[in-house]
Amino acid sequence: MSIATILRDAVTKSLVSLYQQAFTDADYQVNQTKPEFEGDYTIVLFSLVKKLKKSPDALGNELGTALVAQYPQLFSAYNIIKGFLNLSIAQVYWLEVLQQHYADAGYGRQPVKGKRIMIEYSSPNTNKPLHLGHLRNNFLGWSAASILTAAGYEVIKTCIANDRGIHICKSMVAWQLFANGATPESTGTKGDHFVGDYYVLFGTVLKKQVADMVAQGVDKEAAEKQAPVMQLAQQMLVDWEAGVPAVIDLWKKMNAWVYAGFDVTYKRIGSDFDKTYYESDTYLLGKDLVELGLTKGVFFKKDDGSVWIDLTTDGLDEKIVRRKDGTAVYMTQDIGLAVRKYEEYKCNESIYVVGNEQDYHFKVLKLICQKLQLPAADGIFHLSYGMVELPSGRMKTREGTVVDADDMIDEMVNVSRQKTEELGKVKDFTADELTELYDTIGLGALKFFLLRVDPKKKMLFNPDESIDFHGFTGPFIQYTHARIKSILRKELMDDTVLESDLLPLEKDLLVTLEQYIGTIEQAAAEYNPSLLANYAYAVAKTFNSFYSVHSVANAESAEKKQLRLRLCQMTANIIASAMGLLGIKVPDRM
RNA sequence: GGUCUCAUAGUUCAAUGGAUAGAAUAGGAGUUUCCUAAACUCUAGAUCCAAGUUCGAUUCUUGGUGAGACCA
Repeated sequence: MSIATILRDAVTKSLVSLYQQAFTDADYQVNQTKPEFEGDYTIVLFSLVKKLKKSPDALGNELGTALVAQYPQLFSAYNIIKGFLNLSIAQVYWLEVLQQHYADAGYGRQPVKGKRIMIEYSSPNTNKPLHLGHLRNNFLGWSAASILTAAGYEVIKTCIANDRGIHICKSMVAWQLFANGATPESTGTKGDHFVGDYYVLFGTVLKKQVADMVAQGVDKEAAEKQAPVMQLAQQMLVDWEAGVPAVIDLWKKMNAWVYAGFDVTYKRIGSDFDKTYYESDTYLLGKDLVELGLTKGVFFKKDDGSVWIDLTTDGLDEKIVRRKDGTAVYMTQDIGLAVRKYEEYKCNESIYVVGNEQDYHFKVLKLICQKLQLPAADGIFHLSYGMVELPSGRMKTREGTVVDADDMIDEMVNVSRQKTEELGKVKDFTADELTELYDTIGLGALKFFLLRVDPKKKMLFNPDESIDFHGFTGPFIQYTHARIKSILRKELMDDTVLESDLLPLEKDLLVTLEQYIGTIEQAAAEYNPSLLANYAYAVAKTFNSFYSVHSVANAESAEKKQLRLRLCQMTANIIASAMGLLGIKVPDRM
């Protein structure tokens, strides 16, 4: 348990015994004490003042006195300033934390909660390579899964491959028409990029055909439907659904190329899944649920035979769930998949890591599932994240402003190689060690850049300014870890019993380290990896301030040296652990 | 047109209704005979506008302005 939790317990108990009425920790606020005041944690008294009709000073004194008297191991002193009760945590408590946990690499991990959570992320289309937006999605999903695991949940990572539909047929048609049998192998191209090129080619050809038709007086919308390549794509979709062998073979072949490409990228960025669903397997799911909805009176049929749900009483629109020709819409598929997931894994919760452009879709999805009284319904949670934007706005495939994931990673790794070579600190590394280090730093910078921002918010990436390696960045934290490891390689720890007084910078560091548990809990509750990114940075920064003032190797006494070595050890462990939850490795040297 | 997001230093990001709104970067000034200067220290710089609720509002409510997304 973290001190913040222990403190709340103590305060609530003291309030109950002092004033003989019911209190919860929602009755008051606890903050970290601002550095300009004496103390570690602060109780904000105003809400209590109102409830108890006492003056802030009287209330603060009574509570402060009671706390120090009842919990001498916990609280050493208090002071009251303008309605804020500042509590000083006893030094023995901090020393105890250090003593118990400095060598504990699993510090922060929570006991098993007995709940199972499914998290779906990545979910690529199999017609083009991944871009920067996918990276944010992958990093978020992977990290959220790790954080939830650390918080004591059993986590199932899933991915849905959007492997069918008109967009897939487009790249297939273009390949058939223009490739002359070329393959990723024959052209030396990564499979996902290879297929993506034909998807782009389709768009180019379509545009030209449409322009020609418009020039001949055809209406633009009609032209887009009637253009020869589009006709071919539509026909291919029909053939695919009919299971025409030649089409299925081509589809399998091209998808296999894409998956081979994705595998390389996933391996590089460390994304993995316990289970992959394929839209080609699941797109027919949910059809029987339409019947169920009609029987239950949740859905209704219009005159043309299409089936709808009326959500106007919930402040939304009417939403179609089956077209008049009997075909399913995305919504229906998603309901079906939600049911299948639940049947297969019986998760308490099912998280979808999907961009905020689909907020409405998921609101409706959950609502329909609830109205159908599906057991999966209440567990549905849309982890909605903001788009990665360029200074010019959104990335657009057809405008060629998409930042390719593989290119981005390569560039980051290149920059990390350049900087490492400039500094020349690891000249004795083997070629393999260097390759690994460049990957660690380059990907660390990229992942940290994308994860440090609150997932809910859109974020900006400016391709003209390379991602930083100084300040609030991954490499800064990695560097701090490497420096600590360097100390630990040189100095020996023993089992001295610690009794010395903590200097301010030593205590600041320990206070920050102790907040790791609370940070994991909060990050898990909010599905928010950025809290851990901010935390890891705070730890590194606090350590660096300490390090620049106090020497470990030449400490004032043998006991101080041992104290600081343990601080170093615990800091290194927590940095490695917190960065690990973000999917970022930390090197021992850099 | 309807619904939903968002608006904080020059820039990119923080701040469960609480104390003098934090960082980073860019700018200015310093620190290396001593554990890795990818570091440290100091300095200057911001809550879109207007009402309201509150002891207290960047945070909550309403209206406006601006940007974006979704639904047709």
